[in-house]
Amino acid sequence: MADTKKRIIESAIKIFNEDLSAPLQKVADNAEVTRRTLHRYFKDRNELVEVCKQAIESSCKKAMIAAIQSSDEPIIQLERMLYAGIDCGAKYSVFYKLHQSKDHKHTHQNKNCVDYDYIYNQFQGIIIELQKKGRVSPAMSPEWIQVLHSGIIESTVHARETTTKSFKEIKELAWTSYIKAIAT
Amino acid sequence: MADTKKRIIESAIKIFNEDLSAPLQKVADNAEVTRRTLHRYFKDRNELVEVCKQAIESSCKKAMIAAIQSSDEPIIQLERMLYAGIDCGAKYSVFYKLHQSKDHKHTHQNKNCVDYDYIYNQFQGIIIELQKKGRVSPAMSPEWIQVLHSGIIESTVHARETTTKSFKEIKELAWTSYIKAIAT
DNA sequence: ATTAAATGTCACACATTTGAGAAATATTTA
DNA sequence: TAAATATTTCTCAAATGTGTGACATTTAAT
Repeated sequence: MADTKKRIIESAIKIFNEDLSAPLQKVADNAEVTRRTLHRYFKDRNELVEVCKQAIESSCKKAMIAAIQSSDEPIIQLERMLYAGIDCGAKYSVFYKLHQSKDHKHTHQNKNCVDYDYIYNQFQGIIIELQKKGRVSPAMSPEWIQVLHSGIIESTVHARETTTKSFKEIKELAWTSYIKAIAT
Repeated sequence: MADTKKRIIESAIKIFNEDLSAPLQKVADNAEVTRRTLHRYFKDRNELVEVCKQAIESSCKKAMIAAIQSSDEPIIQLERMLYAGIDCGAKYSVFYKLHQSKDHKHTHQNKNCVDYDYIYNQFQGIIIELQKKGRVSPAMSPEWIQVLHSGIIESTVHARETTTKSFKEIKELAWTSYIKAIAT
């Protein structure tokens, strides 16, 4: 089944996110599959990690682009990008770090990077426009807002795991905090 | 030298923070020591991890308590707690997660937990007082502010690694964003 | 310069993880 | 039901990681 492959990838993302060197057995267990089966779908650990990265990037990108295109009001776009980020968030962290650091060479040959740049530029554009409109403080650089954005997402994901509040409530708190933080 | 031990711990914290199951060889390499030497200081992997946890907790706690005691103005206390958190931040993440989840039993027998509770309560107290004074929005629960606090810290640490701004600038941006986010 | 302590080198036994073959079993599809 | 496909089970060899002993080398202190 193509379903098995997907399940393995999902499991791998979950497990590796907690422990990048976790034994493949754990991934297999989580996917309720034999390690042998896992190896039929993925040549080796590297390949699996690589596929996870791509899966995440691709699904996050889609969500982000959808958020951007869902409106032409920058403030709405920003809000939806935050929510999209939160929804991807649980999967995000470790692989996100991999993208930043390590061996990753950011190049325009790389399709993923092109999309990444597209989203990054859109984000910057949204912020700059909101600054022009006087809704976002000019003291906050787009770069800072970018990392703040990620930080709020991480907080939200974390809050979801630890507090008793509903996911919806937390998301609203996140957006309120975020927009107030960067407002004029 | 006692210096070696410290270097190994610092390296372990750095490496394990990226990959909790990383081979000890990596830690040794990073500390510029042989694996053999590492084993002279630490019986086994477990012991090393345990020592790392304690080292972090202890140094963070000290910084936090110092921040709290450095003033009796809650707003100043909060600001200094944020800065203290940022300074600990780089070491924080993985071990922080370990504290929350896994096998950790939160108990009052445990000295660390007592201190943790103390800090947590102080933090809550500060927030509640600021809410009474009308400086912090009552819509924001102390629990949310707690995770937001961590999120801002993570952002700041992250920003430091990626942007060109000075650390001081980033810290100020962090505090400004934070206080605006939770303000009335 | 001599000693003591710290670190490195090499070698080893042992455990875990990895990747794959072969045959049995289960599941899907026609 | 029969054939095709996917998965499991069992097995094994290779690779990697772990902890330690014996001895050589470096470093610091007297």
